[in-house]
Amino acid sequence: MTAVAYRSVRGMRDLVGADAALASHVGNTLIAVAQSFGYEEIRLPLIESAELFSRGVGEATDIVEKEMYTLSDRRGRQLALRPEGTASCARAMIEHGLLRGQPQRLWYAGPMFRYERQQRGRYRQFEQVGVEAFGIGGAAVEAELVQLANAAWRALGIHRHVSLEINTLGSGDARAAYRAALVDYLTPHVESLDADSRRRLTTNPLRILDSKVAATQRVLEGAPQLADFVDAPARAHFDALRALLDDLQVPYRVNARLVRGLDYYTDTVFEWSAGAIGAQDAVCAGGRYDGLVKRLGGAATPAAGFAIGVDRVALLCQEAEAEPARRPVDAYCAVLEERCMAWALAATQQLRELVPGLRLRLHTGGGKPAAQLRRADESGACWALIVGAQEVAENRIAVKWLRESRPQALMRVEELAVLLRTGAPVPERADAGGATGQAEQSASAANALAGN
RNA sequence: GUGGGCGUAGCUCAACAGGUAGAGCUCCGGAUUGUGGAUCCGGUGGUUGUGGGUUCGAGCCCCAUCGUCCACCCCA
Repeated sequence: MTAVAYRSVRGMRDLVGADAALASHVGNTLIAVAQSFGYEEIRLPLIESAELFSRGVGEATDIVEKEMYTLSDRRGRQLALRPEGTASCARAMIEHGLLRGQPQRLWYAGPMFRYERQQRGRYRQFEQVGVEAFGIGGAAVEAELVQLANAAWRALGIHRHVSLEINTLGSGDARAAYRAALVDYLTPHVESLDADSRRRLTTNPLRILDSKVAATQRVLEGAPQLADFVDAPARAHFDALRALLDDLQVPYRVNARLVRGLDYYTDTVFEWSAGAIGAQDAVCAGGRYDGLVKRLGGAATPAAGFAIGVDRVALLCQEAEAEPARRPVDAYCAVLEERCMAWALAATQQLRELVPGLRLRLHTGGGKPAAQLRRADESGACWALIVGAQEVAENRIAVKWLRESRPQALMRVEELAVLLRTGAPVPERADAGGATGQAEQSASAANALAGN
């Protein structure tokens, strides 16, 4: 490898070509699905006060303890690059007084930052699309959130590659009581626990349940069950959610050990995972966080939401071979002689104005006709437009079909515009499963978003 | 933060037991003077990640460093 003077910073990456196209496809599709459920965009800053996260996400969480990018500004204020979106979202709701009237249903998209060791599916800057519903209690909105995520998987053609786990943490009080009971049980067994779990005994005991260390799991076999501490209303709430999911025929598994790593969750938590992408298999996680708004200084407000990891979903699309056909260009214009360039520049621009959304690339830099046609083919274009001295003399453009066998034609710009507007072939789409109507719809909505 | 694997052409990879680096793809040109995909021929392209060490001699061995991958951890 030749010595490169500058490289991207560790954990940060460039997405180029097909990777960039896939990431946008995933992001746009997720957004289109959120919008189809009536969720509205909220644009949030990348930088917040560090305290927002230590308060909101929790002082003892790994995110706050060791993964935050913190910085101080010129006045010494402690700031942080956002490690997640929910706390910002809640802060914005409180700050703008948006929780006084109707409930709010919001989506956001963008990069998050966590200082972690890089590995497949885990980068220090990563993309999330999140969905949050404020001011709505009850199981129905949680079922809607699950349904929304499920619709997203279908739209992307990866629904056969993800699985859903759900659990309930009970109310805040129940959780506190369980935490105390768990500590009481584990403390005599301290010697048998691994080092991490020992440390968590005082910082975040619930997370010990997640431990993969065999010895620790053995100790846990006799531990009190969170389910036994869940109070009757929370149990009824969870049962209601399960009934709704059953009716929707969304397959799921109840995992009593599922505990989110962020402190703000209460009652329902859920996580979609995809084993096909490796150890970092969580592609979407969320739940109810009724306590967060109050914790951040607002009025007690029920809320629920989730975030999807765009990078991981993109990875899964690759694994599942659910990548859309990449076709960055509709038409490619070859210019056979340099003296025709001014004419070609004008004609192609006229076409762009006559055909909204047309992606038309003009060949520059000369070269033989054969080489230019090869470029046209490689660009993925359906049509090659050819401009040479003859064409300019006749005030016409030669059109060659690259994807079907039809004789070449000679057309005026106006005729050509009609062809390019109406003759666009239906883009073939690899249907990775039973997703039919919905997938098509969402894909076209995503195209609309992308300005196609 | 911890452990392990791997860094050779733009990309994917070869190179025996240390003996002076090679292929496919890409790219450029030609066969085909204004018409793509196929085939054939030719060509460009390397301080072997970087720095040091051992050796007559290092892509190969040793040390350091950076990067990357996998796993732990954690999470989306």
